[in-house]
Amino acid sequence: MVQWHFLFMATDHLLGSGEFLSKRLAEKGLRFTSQRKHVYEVLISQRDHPTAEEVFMRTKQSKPEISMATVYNSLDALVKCKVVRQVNVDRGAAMYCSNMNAHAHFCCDDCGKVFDVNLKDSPRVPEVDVPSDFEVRSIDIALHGRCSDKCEECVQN
Amino acid sequence: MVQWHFLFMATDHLLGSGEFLSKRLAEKGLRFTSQRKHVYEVLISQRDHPTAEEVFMRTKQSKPEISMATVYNSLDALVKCKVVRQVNVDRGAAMYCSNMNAHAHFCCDDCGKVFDVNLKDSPRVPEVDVPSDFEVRSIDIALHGRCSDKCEECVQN
DNA sequence: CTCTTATTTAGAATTATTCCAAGTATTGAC
DNA sequence: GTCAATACTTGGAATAATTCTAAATAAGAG
Repeated sequence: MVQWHFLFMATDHLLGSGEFLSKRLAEKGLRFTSQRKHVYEVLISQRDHPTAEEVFMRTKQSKPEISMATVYNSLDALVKCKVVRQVNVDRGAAMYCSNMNAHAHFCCDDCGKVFDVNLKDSPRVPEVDVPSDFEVRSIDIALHGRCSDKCEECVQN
Repeated sequence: MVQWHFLFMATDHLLGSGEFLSKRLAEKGLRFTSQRKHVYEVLISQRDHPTAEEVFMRTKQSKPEISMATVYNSLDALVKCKVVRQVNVDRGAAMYCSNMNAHAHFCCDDCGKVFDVNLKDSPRVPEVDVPSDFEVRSIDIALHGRCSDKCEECVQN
């Protein structure tokens, strides 16, 4: 089974830096800009779950002039053309995730950290009883609970 | 198969108004207060997905003195003792849901409405590859897409 | 290269949520 | 029931998160 992750990495290399993103943006009628490229690179270079604020700070390192409004705009564009995912696990800031494999998020209610967890089977739309005229485009699965015994931040609770 | 929903309704009746909630709160060391009771009744009497602000406005009808801070506190207490669920589908306000059956949420990206959708099978933790020392307490499934052709607010898009 | 129009920018505005300190009410013990 | 301990409530202020705005800029089609 070819994993989307590796397919993507391969394709990205073949196309050269930026062309993958450019193509995906174009498919949705969105423009390829320097800002969007930087934001995207920030997200793929560190595969955690930064908030818009964190993306802003990281992106400023390579593109100091970028503004917060543009970070939001870029994130929305990247989500729209499906190269990153938006993760909403709780009240408070949304997070962004560049892992586009089928996976779920585990959110620790004690320390707040979010982990990617693999799905043994991809979630299938037919398991969900959606009216026939609804169009399902994506599925987000979030688990809540408590993470590892060894977690420093959790131990205190 | 006994559905949790009906079990709950039956139990609630047997215990009398408020006693079900009181018991559940006590199990988590939380106090049963008039405010929490009103907020809970607001949520079970109209099974949609109100935000904290909407819960505030509805609750003021039966309890005009209630404050926003208390609505947040009450919602947190109700979520903690598992009589309502918090729903986070997007940036923006969290929503609250008193349907405690196993179900997912369908969020229409065009009109923003949220629908409960039944799961044909309950999601099983073993389908997810969680480290063995993680404790999974709940699973939230959110579908995104576009709702009915007949949706007034969607047609305009 | 030019035109059209999407995007970017800084900062203001708005929305959502949390914090605070003083008063009040619930609960458990007697 | 009374009392003490403390969790809860309150209004308002504070903070956090996100969206809006209007002018300047830049992408991309032709």
